[in-house]
Amino acid sequence: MESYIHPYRILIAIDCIIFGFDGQKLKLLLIKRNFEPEKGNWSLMGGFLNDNEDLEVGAGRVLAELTGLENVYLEQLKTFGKSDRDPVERTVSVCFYSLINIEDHDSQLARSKNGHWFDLNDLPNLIFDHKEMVDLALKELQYKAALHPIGFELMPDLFSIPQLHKLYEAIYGHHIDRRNFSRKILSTGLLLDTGLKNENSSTKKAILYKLDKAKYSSQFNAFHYFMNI
Amino acid sequence: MESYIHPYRILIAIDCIIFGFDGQKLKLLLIKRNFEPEKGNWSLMGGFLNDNEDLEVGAGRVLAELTGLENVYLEQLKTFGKSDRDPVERTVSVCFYSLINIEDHDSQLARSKNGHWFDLNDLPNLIFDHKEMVDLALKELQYKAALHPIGFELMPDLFSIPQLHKLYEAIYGHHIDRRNFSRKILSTGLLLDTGLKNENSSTKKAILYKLDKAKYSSQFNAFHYFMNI
DNA sequence: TCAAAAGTGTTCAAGCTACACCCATGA
DNA sequence: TCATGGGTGTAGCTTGAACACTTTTGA
Repeated sequence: MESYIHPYRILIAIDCIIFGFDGQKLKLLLIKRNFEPEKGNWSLMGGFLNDNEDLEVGAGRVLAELTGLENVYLEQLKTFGKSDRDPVERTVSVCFYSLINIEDHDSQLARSKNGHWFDLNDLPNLIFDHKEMVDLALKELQYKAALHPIGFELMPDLFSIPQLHKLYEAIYGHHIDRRNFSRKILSTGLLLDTGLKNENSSTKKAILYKLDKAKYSSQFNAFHYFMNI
Repeated sequence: MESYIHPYRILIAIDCIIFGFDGQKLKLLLIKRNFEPEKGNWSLMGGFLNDNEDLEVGAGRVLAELTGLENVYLEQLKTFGKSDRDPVERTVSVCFYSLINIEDHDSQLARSKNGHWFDLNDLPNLIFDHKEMVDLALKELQYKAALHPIGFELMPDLFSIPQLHKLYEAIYGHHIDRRNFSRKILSTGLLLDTGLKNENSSTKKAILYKLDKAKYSSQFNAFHYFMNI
């Protein structure tokens, strides 16, 4: 910082990449803009950073505005700052990504804000550089999920190992041996057998587990190589 | 982004964490501020983002102002945006970290800007939240260096395996078996034997290698588990 | 009773760990 | 000739990959 007599104060946007998992596919929550520019086109949920508002607080606010959720997994991804990225006025966007349990979010609120869930493999055109943001977020998710057990953030409170297996296949977009996967997950000791069985299954019912949250929190950073890609 | 009629335009700072390696210890390049606030105290090299200047370009400019170096390893780390992080005026800082070959930088230029290299284990007090930035950058370096072969960015053009070994021990701050390390490094196929020998060594002279830059570039992302921590 | 999904077991190869040993060099 | 640092080898264990088999359930 060279001097505080500096003329260039810039608009700071916050954009949120919101991941969800519906049991089969990895999903992204996008909004249809009802304001210019790019009115009627799809974009990430966003907002501007307010005066006296911490960056992370702003991101939480933007996320809650669309989903109603607070205290969910929310991480800073990257800041996008090409000088021409916004055609109206220069805007630097600090980008966050969030992993939510899709069952928990306020779907009425989301609809009221023109929110819509898209398959990650079937996204519409996005405004500005938002596609680039999404691509990076997916890479980061793949990266992180290989090192730390963050996949659980996308699951409902009760889940079976086959469900979790589907999630990881969705994240990485390729087949993962279910038997090796199962052993690996169970060996972490993060799952608690609830004694319940999955009722959805048409054939053999799968055991429902819940996450051992105390263990998850305390050992989160001890997992360096959670999953092989 | 809700509307472009938004009043809060904010100063955007760029701060650079500059890592170097002197053959023994991991180092950080800091500057002594000769301007207020915090005049006379140590800080990261920084500057403000200019109008019409891309973020990455700005970071490159800030780095070059102190080191004279261009086209070196420079990565965005995180954006720091607590509303009270700067006592004079709200400033959001986009933080970058850089790995440089300490031999290559313009030491006269650095000195002229009040730059000084510090041992990572023996840092002075830093202004604002710069200590937090440094701590995060080290964690990120440890993280990244475990997954990708970025350690080479800190080495001179010619280097021996024992030198590289010292670097990794400095990065992780603990002992690494030199024999296993050597085998692991050689097995990557990234090193080219130059036929030369290290002249510094007082006892047996070590083989000098250079990095196979073509292989390094093309296979960079193929290394997922470069090194066990 | 049969198909499909879920749980458990086994084998093999690769890679990592923890060592020991030998070689080259300058004092 | 000896201490020091550098290069190479090896045994054993762990881990992951690639498999097959059994069990449960609804149709």
